[in-house]
Formats: sequence, C-alpha cells, structure tokens
Amino acid sequence: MSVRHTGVTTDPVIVRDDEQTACGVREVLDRIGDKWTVLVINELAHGVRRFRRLQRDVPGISQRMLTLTLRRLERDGLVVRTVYPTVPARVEYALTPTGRSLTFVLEAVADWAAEHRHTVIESRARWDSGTGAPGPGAETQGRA
Amino acid sequence: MSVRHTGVTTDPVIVRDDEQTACGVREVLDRIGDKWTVLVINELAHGVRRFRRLQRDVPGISQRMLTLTLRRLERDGLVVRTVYPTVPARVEYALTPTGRSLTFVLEAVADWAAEHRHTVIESRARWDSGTGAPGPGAETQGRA
DNA sequence: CCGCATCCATCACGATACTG
DNA sequence: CAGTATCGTGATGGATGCGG
Repeated sequence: MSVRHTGVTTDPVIVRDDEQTACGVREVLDRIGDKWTVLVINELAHGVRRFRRLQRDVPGISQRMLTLTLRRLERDGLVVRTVYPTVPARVEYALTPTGRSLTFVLEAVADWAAEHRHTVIESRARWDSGTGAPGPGAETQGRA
Repeated sequence: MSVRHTGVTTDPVIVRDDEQTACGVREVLDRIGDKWTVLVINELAHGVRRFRRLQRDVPGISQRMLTLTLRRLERDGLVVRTVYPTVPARVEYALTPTGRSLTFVLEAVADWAAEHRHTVIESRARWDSGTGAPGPGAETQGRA
C-alpha cells in the first residue's frame, strides 16, 4: 500500500514510498493491463469454465491468447487448472482465492469507469474538436 | 459498475452485463495500463508540478513519453495544463478532481498488490522451479 | 525550459497450421 | 477438446535532433 489519503475524502496524498507504491501498482497493471486478462478473470468469476467455453464466452480471443493468458494467471496463482484424464482430455479452470480477491479491485475500477466515463468522453470530445475550452471543474488556476 | 458480490465477503459473482462491465474496466486499463501513466499521476498526486520536475521525479521517463502521457491525461480531463507566458515558457500540471478521484482506485490496486505480492511471487517461484506442486489454497479438486 | 518530429527496436497480438 | 509451433504485423516506447 502506498497511496494514503488525508482523512478527508477530498484530497488524496501519498505519505510515503513514492516509488514503492507506484511500483506495486505498475506490477499489477502489467499483469492485468493486457488485452485479455480481465476479460478471462471476469468470465471465471462466474464459475468454473472449460477451455472451449472460455473461448466462446470471451469474444474475439484466439486459442493462442487464451492459452497464454491462462498460463500466466496459473503461474501467478490466480487460477487453478484441473485436468481430467478422459478420452478427449477435459480441462477446467477456476479462480483461486487470490484470483477472486482481484475481482474486488476490478469492481473498484468498474465503478470508477461507470462514474466518470461520461466526463472523460466529454473532455475528449472538447479536446478533439479544437483547443477546447476546459469545462467546469477543470479551470486553469493560473496565478501569474 | 458490473462486478457484483454476493453479499458475503467470500465469493464475488457478476450479476449482470458480462461484457459491459469488462468493457468499462478494459477502457480504463487501456488508459492507465501503460508504462508511465500511473507513475505520472502518482507524482502529480503530490501537488502541482512543472515539466522538468516531473521528468526528474519519474525516473527513466523520456521527454517524448512524458509529453505523450501528459497530453493523453489532459485530453481525458484528468490533468490540467497551465502555461505561463514568461520568457522561458513555464508550464505547470495538476490533477483535476476527476484525476484525483482516480488515485483512490490506484490505492485499491496498491493495497491489493501489498497484500498479495508475496503469494504471487511464491506461486511464480513454484511454477518456474518445475511442475510445481500447488500450495495451500490452490489444490486441484479433481473429481474424475 | 518545453515540446515536437523522426527513426528504430521490441513485443504483444492475430492468423494459421499441426499434435495428442 | 485442448493445446503447441511458427510467422507476420501494428502498436508501444526509447534515442536523438530540431524549434518556439
């Protein structure tokens, strides 16, 4: 942990370890910031899934990327892989407790997205339209 | 918002919008999941910063990447850019309210990282050492 | 001091083909 | 069904040099 807030819910400030904090965040983001990881985790949050099922339910993912994503998740202990030695091999994937704990973080991200998506899209539109004049809550507080 | 938990603090399950949720998360991750964004945001969480100062305090970032990162953040309305028309131009960057709200999310990520880093590293070591026998809490619950 | 433009290395990702 | 192997490509980011 590194980002600490002042206590009031307005102005978050880091109290220590500028680099430590950011480092931990960066590590996590390097894992879940790729194109497919969160989609797979999200799907596995529904319950145990087999390979084909995952590929069907995560639209657009290739066999290769699904395999790579699952292997990385397994390596990090976020997913368990269970192989049943039946005739056509059958493999099931499930989140570990650690993996499930990540979904809470993803929920936080999802909530932020839901709350600010509109604002961000607006800002982007202003920016793209021209040298957009900043909207409310984003004034330059120029002193000089 | 899309990831919903069951109420008990053990087994998070998505209740609706499999794709909607993941979509919002993916969008955010595409913005902050890059190499420098969170580091810059983290630095700006300390207060207003000038360009050179940022480059010094975010070790390893190039002028190009700092510029690109700041422009993207400004475009999304997470950062305000204030130019003072002095002789050698002086530019200051600061987080907007929206940008500051993001630090709370980053805090959640940082907390998760702090809590699970050790577990993940262990799991990774086991995986890399060989066909690692899964540790506690990660047993295969084979049925067949 | 601030920042853009260009060139170049790397890599994530996609498509395809083949195996157990 | 559940992968592995190989190849090609677009995006990301680092280094460098120039301009306001």
